[in-house]
Amino acid sequence: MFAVLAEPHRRRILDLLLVGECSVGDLVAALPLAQPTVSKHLKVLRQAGLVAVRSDAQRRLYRLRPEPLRELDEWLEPYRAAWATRLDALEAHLDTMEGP
Amino acid sequence: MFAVLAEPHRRRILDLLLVGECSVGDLVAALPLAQPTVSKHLKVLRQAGLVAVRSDAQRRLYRLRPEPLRELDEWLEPYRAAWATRLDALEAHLDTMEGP
DNA sequence: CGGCAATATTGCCCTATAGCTATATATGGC
DNA sequence: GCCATATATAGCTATAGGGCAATATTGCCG
Repeated sequence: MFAVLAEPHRRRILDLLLVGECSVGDLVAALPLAQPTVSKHLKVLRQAGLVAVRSDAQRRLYRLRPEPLRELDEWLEPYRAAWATRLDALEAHLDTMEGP
Repeated sequence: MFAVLAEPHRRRILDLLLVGECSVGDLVAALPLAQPTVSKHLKVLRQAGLVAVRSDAQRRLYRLRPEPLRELDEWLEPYRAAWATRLDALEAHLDTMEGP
């Protein structure tokens, strides 16, 4: 999941789909990539369950499926707890006390 | 940030640091990796601001700095909104209506 | 059925990076 | 100062994967 999202163009695609359904052509137009490259990214996103496809004549309309991102949210949970305890500021202070 | 977290061993390191401070040796013992490899990952984590170091004699004690993960949390925000609207179930249903 | 439009697949190159060994750089104890 | 311990850096290899052009596939329309 992290690996899938590590690709900036794929995150951009998700951003675009956040607004609404897009055809492959729409995405190609919005990205600095060749069509086959976009199709490849879409395949990865499909396999990760992050997008779903629908056929409209020759076009394929992709839409967002945010559910798998819950996994990310859950992974974050313990860290959220960690930064909630405002020890960060204290730790930053301690760091400055470690002169070179 | 996503790229940094895409590496499973690095996430494992963060998990270990979530419990508490660790020396490099501790981490090497806990991971199926050679010491230089662990040091390399720690360097990446340091540059991402996800860990901080402290010297204790020859040892370097690493601890977690969860703050940069807020960035991830913020990125998730709009998607969280998307899955909160329980359209997911509906969309899944629509998908099944697209028989091959 | 022939042709066109939209997308997917294939095959290729090329770079980024995770892993290793070998070596360098501290730091403490004798 | 010298050896041992702990970590970092350098240099190398191998592989994963992102990019493209070329081709196959799919579905519409005349």
